[in-house]
Amino acid sequence: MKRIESLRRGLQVMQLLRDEAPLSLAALARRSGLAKATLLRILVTLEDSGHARRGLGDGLWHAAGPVAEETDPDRRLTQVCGPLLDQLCQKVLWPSDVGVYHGGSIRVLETSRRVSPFLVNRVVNYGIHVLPSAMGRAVLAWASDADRAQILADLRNSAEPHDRLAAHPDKVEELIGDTRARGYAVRHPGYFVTVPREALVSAIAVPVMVQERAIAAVNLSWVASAQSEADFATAHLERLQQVAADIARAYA
Amino acid sequence: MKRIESLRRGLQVMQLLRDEAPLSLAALARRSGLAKATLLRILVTLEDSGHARRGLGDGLWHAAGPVAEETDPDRRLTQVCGPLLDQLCQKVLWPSDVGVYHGGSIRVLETSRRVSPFLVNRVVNYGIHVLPSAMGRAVLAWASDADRAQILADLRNSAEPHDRLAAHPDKVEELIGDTRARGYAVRHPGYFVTVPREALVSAIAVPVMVQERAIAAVNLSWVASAQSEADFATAHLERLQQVAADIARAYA
DNA sequence: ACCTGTGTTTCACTGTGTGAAACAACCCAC
DNA sequence: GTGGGTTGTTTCACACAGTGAAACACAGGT
Repeated sequence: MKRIESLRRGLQVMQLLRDEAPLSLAALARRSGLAKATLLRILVTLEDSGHARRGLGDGLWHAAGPVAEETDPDRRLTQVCGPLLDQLCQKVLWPSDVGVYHGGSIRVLETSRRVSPFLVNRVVNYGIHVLPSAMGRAVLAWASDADRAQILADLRNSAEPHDRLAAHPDKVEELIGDTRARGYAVRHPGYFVTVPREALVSAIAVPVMVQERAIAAVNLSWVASAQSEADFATAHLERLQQVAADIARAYA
Repeated sequence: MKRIESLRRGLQVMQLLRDEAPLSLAALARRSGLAKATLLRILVTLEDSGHARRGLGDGLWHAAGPVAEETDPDRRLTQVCGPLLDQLCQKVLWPSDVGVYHGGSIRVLETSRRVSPFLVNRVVNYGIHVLPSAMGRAVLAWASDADRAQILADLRNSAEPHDRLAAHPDKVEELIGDTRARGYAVRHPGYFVTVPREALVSAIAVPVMVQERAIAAVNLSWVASAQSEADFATAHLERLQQVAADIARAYA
């Protein structure tokens, strides 16, 4: 009985992705021996059915199971938020990220920086600080009581200067109160994770709420000189909140 | 960007299999709208890469992940033993089954009866009794001490006449001793799970050993009038044990 | 004995997938 | 800045691979 060569190739690529995690198109072409054009068409086909996804941030190809059966929570979140971040960036033009709290800092799962026409900051930020960043503040402000206590406990154990504010409960309370009253979180004006000498970058963030818990945060960054925070918020906040809700729904 | 129609179809079939469990070729043809010939070639291609498997017993198509990542232990076992049972049946001609102990009886996971030219017994046996069946005896005789105690405890709670022997520890000990001494288990001559008036059917069975535990048993059945138990054992026992070892290796 | 359903095989056609090559964007080194 | 070497993307003509209809065999059931 004859086999379908085309399908065989596709499955072989799936296998390759499963084994050797994130791979660039060229790397895939080398390992599989297929022409790049062929490979690309295979990949987009796989992507359509949810068996592969392209990282917005790194541009690499990742393995992915159809969303329902993905077990690792972070990976599931990464998977569902990819297309939504992309879509948002198409409309707003400014880039945004999705981050989760983990062990004292915010980890960025996915970002649309590469898709954005503006080069806000190119460095991939690992370990964003909770208290001065927009995403961190959003997570903290809308966290459940237990989660918030855990986060603050973590931060008090930290030696980082940026986490030092956690020792002052009144200041933290005030920060949380302001944020909740405003409806969104803002980055501390003096906080630069990237190269210091850049143009001043602002950011707003909202939480991704699942079952009364803030499981993650989405932000939007822009260069402060282009637009005031108030203007930017009135222009894009609603859309950002919509995206957060979409992520939550797709994730749950 | 164009998609690969052929690959798309294949993935769609995969999805169908994932959703609606075991499906016949005709049923698949109806749901997918593809021609049966096309479908068959898709299925064998999927089978090659371990994404689908055809049940030897029911002839239906099942969903399957590549063996390594399958989580449910019974399903993994079913997957790996399929081809091996098939292969064995090609050489021995007589059919065989693989069964696991579960809650007081032996459940048949896979069988090569349909592949065998001899119609030994057509009824799919659910809930085979432990003490009079070859597979049950094999599992019991080579079980770990803890497992054996559990099995016997289960059986003593049963109301089934076939399980009554469990109340007599000396008889059970003797049965186990004989079986281990012989090196394989035999069916109790008077035990018929199928229609009673059939030609007399004999069976021998050996355990599938993984990490010192009997996780399952494989048997071979034949009509007693064709060959004596001794002759049959000398002819096929070695091969049967080889298959049991192969299953264990593939499973572990 | 019939019929309806299955799974399997064959076969001609055309539509589809293929890879080479040309292309554009990018990064890095010098 | 300028160039070489990446990378990802697109185009294109050709061959061949995949397709579905149909004819086939084999079962089970009434």
